[in-house]
Amino acid sequence: MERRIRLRHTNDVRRVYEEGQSWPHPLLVLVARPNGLDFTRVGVTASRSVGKAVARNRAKRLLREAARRLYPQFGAGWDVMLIARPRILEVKEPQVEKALAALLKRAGLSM
RNA sequence: CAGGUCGGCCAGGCGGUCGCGCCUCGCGACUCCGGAUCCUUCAAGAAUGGGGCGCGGGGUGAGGAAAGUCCGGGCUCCACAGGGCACGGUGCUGGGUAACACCCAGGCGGGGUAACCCGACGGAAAAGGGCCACAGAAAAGCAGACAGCCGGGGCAGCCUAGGCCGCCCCGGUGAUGGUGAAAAGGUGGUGUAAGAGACCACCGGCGCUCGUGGUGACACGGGCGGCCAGGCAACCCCCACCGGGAGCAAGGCCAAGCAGGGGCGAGACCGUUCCCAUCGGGUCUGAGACCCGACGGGGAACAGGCGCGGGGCGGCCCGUCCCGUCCGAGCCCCGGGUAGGCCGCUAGAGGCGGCGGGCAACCGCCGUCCCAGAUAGAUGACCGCCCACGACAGAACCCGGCUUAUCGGCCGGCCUGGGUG
RNA sequence: UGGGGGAUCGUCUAACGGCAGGACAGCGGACUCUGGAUCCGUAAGUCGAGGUUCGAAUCCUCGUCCCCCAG
Repeated sequence: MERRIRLRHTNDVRRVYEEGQSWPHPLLVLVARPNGLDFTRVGVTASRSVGKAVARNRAKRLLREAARRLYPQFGAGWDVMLIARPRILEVKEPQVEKALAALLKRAGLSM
């Protein structure tokens, strides 16, 4: 996933958390907010509760891969945070992809 | 072959499709820097070059523990007259090392049939203090009589009048019992009223001393001595050695942005010079001016002294250096702004191979190789095949160790037992 | 990432190296018509594993978890 479309700065992330709307799923949580740009930015995160460093890296990789594959389906002009939950480690990538697609549909972000 | 023990190595592999970080090469009519030129300024702005971005090609990309952060160094910033006292660490000996709490070799002690493994392993005997609960008569320096044993005395009882037994008092005794983690050498004898290192023999241990071997820890042997000396220094302590403080969020640069306010705070010291007013004297015709002197008053400048305040010298004291002393050093509190980029950032006590030195850890020389540098953090997803199902686990300034976690596999040395030749 | 601190009944909090105590909450009982208050009784704990020591919550080592501070 290219860095240009990644959500990387603390202020941006905090703005999404404060002003955005969230949609939960057993594997992950999606938080989104319009950003006023003509493209969408995506950030991923995994907290201590997911596991140790290896587990957190694995969780973030799964989220990034799913977002990369589904990026063409994203509507333009959103800042999106994907938050990993512990059970994401139990599944393989396609299931994460399905979960993310379902969340996009519920949130009205997919086109 | 089985069991054991020690050491080394590996950490799923191969192929395909999509994807990521970094480096590098090429292309670009995009963009930023740069600035010749022009010019009062603003503005405009060529070339070489650099950065970014886009596209394409090539290379490269986590660990043995990357972990815990328990030690030791490098590096960076701060501080670097010195002395004393504290504080912390290490603790058999010799060596290795940049250094270490690590490693190697050796000694001593303990475990194992053995290979081999384990050990915070200086000093408790002479520097000193402290503690040793409960139990027990007594718990630490020439200790301690509860029962017991023995002697003497008194009283009462029995009987064959010599003893026996009971109670009480005085004394001896650390051999016996009991308590305890621990009761102040062991065995055998002499001795005695009963006993006791009281004495003797042997053994153990201790101190002094001599000799031999060893760099040394220490080992072996001889002589003398007193008869024997409890444990705990992961309690204080003593001895020897070592130790500045903080940490890459160190530290530096660029850009952007804001707003300051309040409180506390040490001499209104002394000295020198000058000025002003005051007083005294003198000169000039007078108001007054000028000159000389005086002490106290006010003001300015200056360097110094003492005092005071603050800071540094890791903590404290001495000492020392710096700053300040009312135009005020510094300290404290409240409030405001920033969350962007670049450097540090990876070539190093570096890996591999060879030769040489050393028992070894390791060291020296030569050759050769370049091996992550991210910044919400790069290795993933899917498919096929094989071994037969893949554990613990993710670099964040860099190294050397230690400790902890871990599915398994391969290789080698050695020991024990069995079989065969 | 680096630095610092801590862990004792369910909660809060004591304990020179010598039997782990107190308060609140809980449970049982008494008092009351019932509840509250009060009184009596009761159970429950040293984060885990080793070591030093006769003896460890305390001293030492390793591990686990939690909290705090750094631009």
